[in-house]
Amino acid sequence: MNPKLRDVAEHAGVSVRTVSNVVNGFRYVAPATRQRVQASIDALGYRPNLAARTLRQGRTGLVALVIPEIDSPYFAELAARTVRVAGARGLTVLIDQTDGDAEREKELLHGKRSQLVDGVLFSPWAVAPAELAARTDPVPLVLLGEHDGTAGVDHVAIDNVAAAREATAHLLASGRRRVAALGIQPRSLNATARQRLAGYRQALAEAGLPAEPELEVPVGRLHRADGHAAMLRLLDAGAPPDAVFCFTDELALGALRAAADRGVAVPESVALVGFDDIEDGRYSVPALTTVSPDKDGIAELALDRLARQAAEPAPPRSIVAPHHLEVRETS
Amino acid sequence: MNPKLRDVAEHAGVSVRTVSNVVNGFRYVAPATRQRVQASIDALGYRPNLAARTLRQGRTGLVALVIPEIDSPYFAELAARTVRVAGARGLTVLIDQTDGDAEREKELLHGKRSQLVDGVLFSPWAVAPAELAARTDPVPLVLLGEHDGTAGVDHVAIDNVAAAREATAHLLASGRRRVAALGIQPRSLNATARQRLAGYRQALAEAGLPAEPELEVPVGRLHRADGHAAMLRLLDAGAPPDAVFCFTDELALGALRAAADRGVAVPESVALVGFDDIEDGRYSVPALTTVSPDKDGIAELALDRLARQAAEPAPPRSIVAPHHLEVRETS
DNA sequence: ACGCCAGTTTGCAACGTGGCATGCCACGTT
DNA sequence: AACGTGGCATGCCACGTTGCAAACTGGCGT
Repeated sequence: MNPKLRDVAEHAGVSVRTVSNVVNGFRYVAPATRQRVQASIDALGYRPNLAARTLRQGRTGLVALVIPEIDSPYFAELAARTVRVAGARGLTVLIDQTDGDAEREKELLHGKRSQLVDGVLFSPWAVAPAELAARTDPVPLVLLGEHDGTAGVDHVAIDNVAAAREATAHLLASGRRRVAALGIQPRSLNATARQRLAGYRQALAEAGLPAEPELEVPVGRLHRADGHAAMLRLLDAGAPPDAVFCFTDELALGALRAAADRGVAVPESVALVGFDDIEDGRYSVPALTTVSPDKDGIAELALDRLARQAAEPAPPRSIVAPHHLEVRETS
Repeated sequence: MNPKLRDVAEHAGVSVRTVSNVVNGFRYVAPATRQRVQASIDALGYRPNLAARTLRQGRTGLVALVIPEIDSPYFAELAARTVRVAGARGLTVLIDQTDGDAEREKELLHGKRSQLVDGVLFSPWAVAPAELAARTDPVPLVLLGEHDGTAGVDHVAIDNVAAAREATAHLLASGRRRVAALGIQPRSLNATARQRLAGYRQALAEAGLPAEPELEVPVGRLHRADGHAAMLRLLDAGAPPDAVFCFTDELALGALRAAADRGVAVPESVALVGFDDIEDGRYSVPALTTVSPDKDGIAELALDRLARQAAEPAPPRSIVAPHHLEVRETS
């Protein structure tokens, strides 16, 4: 059994309470006592029991990060940064993977981790706005990534519409005229794809170009395989595009691979822009032009909001994190 | 405040203990009682307090996964699988990121999460075998990935030496004669690189080729950037290799990019083999030949060992997970 | 009628910690 | 000499849960 306060107290010849005071850095402990107690702590290898502490003070020091997939590079990078930022604030991150499953998301939203964490950072995929509104769980929640019916919930995201518009405008500025949008999600409740599509259309409109349905390409999910398949279809169809705005870097990398499969030169014949600025895109051949969201910023802002909510009930806010267009070789 | 057992008990008109019995599926509860209690639970939205439960039973249902970096694709994929496998067993995974920092690893090894988790899956990077042997923390520990001085600790890994030998032999079998090994870590305590080097040398020896020092290429870390830089050096040096065995896929993807930068055709002029079978390698151009470790198997086996250790003290074992060579386009 | 048993329910205690209020002491002030 | 004050140490209790063992119930065999 691990040593407890009591053991340390006996060893040091003081009361349990005094040991507790030392452990918690309470002000009024005589230096000599403190030293003696500390020596006993070290000698016995005492470590506070987190369960007991949690039970007593009602806080766990844990934050849940709920994401569709850890092994999707964007989320992996976001998770890595979140863990780092949280660590600097004395918080530990618990990662929950939903696989984009609506049931799983619902569970987590309605308090599956309720008693275990002090806050939830939630990157929704399939969950409906109504579900969010119906939430009764008192644990602070911050949404990551865009969401439409901002149903009275904090959220942190970059301006997806503006970012998509910039990306598309960048392609148009280089003289491309048949710019496809790859990543439409017809049946998904996910707002991200919708907003990126909106930005794409805005850019076309601003350039005086009509939106052409056959250039708005749907996909199943947002992985390399989906980008690969969709790009093959696009290239094999009658009138291929001269540029493609992919809604994620993974899609773009799949598309890049598809271009290679068909012997289509990138960026000469088809330019590509991705979204997310994942590490892979820097080393692909050619390197991927992409929208780069400030992931550190997102993590910081989200944890700020959680802390604020934990301190006192605060009116929900939508917070916009910075982004920029990272121009590389595919455009 | 959340409702507690007591509130449910009052609502249902039974004792606290009976509610607890219902919650825990205790056998001897009359169907009628169970139903009534369940109704009260639902009505009040009761959820067990995990801190109290943990305090009482001494188990948390948490497992720590300690890895250098979440956003390194191999670890991301391993983490994703571990979370899934653990979830199926009713366990929650807590991810700790060490950034390969020896201090951080030491902390975690010596019980930083001691009171918070039931077990630790530890993928060491910088920590010395002596450190492992000196461990006194009673929490079950399983090492992931190879480690030399198996200092009385369970570990689960593929056979790195054999895998590296196969990869190198595969390159030699296609007629390559100047096969470089990219990923040596001169100053690292990390055993993985050492073992992969050993396998590489074995394969050379079996083919009757001498080990040439200038073909054994050191790197700082194992990322794309390191592979990129090392490959540039290799290509720019006097006698470039006709094949490169990279100790990780990330290194290989960086190397692939470097080959493109120098206009060197892959696999015509230089063949490449990686290690880890990360998703990116399937969609790179050309697609990466790689050693594919059974990541699901590793996660399963590691959690098996943790469970075994938790049940009773067991003599440490080294468990070998399967792997295979996945031949694609770079070789 | 009695005891026994399987089935069902219950009260008590304890897990290890921190909040609270209070006690104690030495010292300086009135 | 009595008093107040600030510094320090302590005991008691509650946080919400479950293990333990006892207690109650009704049916059944003797």
